[in-house]
Amino acid sequence: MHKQKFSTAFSDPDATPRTLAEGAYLQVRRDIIEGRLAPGEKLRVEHLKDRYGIGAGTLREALALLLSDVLVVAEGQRGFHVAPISLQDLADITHTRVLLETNALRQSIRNGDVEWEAALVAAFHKLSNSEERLEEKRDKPGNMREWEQRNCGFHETLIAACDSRWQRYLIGLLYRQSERYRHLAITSNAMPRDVHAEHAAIIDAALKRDAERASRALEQHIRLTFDSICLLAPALNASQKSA
Amino acid sequence: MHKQKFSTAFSDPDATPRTLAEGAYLQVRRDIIEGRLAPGEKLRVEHLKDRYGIGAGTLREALALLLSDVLVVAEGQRGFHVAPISLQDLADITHTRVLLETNALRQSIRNGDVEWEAALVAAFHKLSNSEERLEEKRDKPGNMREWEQRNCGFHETLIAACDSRWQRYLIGLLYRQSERYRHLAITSNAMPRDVHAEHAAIIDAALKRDAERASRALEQHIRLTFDSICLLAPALNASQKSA
DNA sequence: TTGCCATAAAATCTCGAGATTCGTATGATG
DNA sequence: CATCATACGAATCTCGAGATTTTATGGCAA
Repeated sequence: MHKQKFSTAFSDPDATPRTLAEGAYLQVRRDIIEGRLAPGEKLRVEHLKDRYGIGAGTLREALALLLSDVLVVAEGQRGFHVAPISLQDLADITHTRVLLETNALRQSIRNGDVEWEAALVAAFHKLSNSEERLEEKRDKPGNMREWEQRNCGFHETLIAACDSRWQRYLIGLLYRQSERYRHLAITSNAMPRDVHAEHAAIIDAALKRDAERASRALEQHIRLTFDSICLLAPALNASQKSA
Repeated sequence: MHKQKFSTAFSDPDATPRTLAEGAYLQVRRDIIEGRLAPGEKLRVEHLKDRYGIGAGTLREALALLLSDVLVVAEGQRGFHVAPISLQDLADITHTRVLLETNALRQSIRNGDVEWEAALVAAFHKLSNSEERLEEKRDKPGNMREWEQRNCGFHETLIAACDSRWQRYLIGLLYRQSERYRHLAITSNAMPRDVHAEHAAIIDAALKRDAERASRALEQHIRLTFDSICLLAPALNASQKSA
């Protein structure tokens, strides 16, 4: 029981939502991460309930659920807003991710057995496959979504052998946050980075059980994501809605 | 604007709740942390709405809010439960707290100015004052609550000069979790530790800008909390309700 | 006695209407 | 002209009833 104590139904993308509120939660979350709901935008329940085809009370509950992910903020009698973004916030997220993920990766390398290695190789393979397809047809939206899912899976598998559930949970939280920034950056411009090589460096060191090299590679990988988004700072501010 | 982006109204104890849902959220949270709602217990909305004197829908929203703190877990069509506890979970929390708090403390010591020092001295003074009063009248419940608030304030002030909002937020999350364990331990038995001396060691090193010694003292402090609760493992399991 | 299915009870989930509060525009006043 | 007060409109918050699902009950057969 309690196979995964944290946000069981919420972070699992393939799990079919069992209630309307959960379904709306997943929809709104995707809309925020993928930028269809702009940072800082006011979320008027009376308008959105039509968009998502559910009652007002149910939508309120879905928005309350999104507070867990800090993708939505609420204030007293003033309703809900999409969480704002800023370069400073992204820098903070990056810094904290490095701290938590490198630590979890080191522990994962210490604890991981051959099963973990196999899962890691598999995740990397699927990610590489997506990257190839993405190279050909960049514009197709389904490809992008698939890549994001597999990128998430790869990073999850990296730290899967870390036995701290809390660290995995917090890392997931921060990953989703940076996912939002990455999406805003990607849609407005192409990345010149060789992400594949960065991933390859991480998995190579991990499989060789070189925890230090692996965590350095992971740190560089996260930092480069930050740097590449930094170049697009104007686009970031443009997408913000102060209302 | 956005003075504190995270859980603005929720973690602030002195802020008057502006809505019934927020009020119920604070009440339920306190009831969980202080053990009146047992770990693992099922939270039947239809029963609890009378206890807290609000409608069912409003209470549902309050419980959804509590998911952010991971003090409540929800599952599909099966309602809400108080988050379960376990020694393993506490060990995990302790480990993660050490990682985050020592890091934040080091940065806080680097960044903190004289204002920070003053706030720290003040927080320590108030905490010591509570400890003296607690020594005299241990049984009075108001004293205990006051001590907990000031203990929280002391730990918050320690890392207040850390400029990472996310780290402060995550630390707050974990602090509330361990607060629950500590409360369960305290009510069933007295601690033989000299908590005051531990706090004194931390603040002494912090004011002397000895980041290494301070973080070691803080780590020991957190670990000792874990150890002292470990001794009460039977009481922990006894309070759990598997239903 | 044990296992299983139908029935009943309880709880969750959902919705729409009503009460309260917030933001704004309009107009009065110093 | 600036400032304050008032009233209107819109959005939030709240509640109770109805629909759906889960869970418990009890009888029936092997």
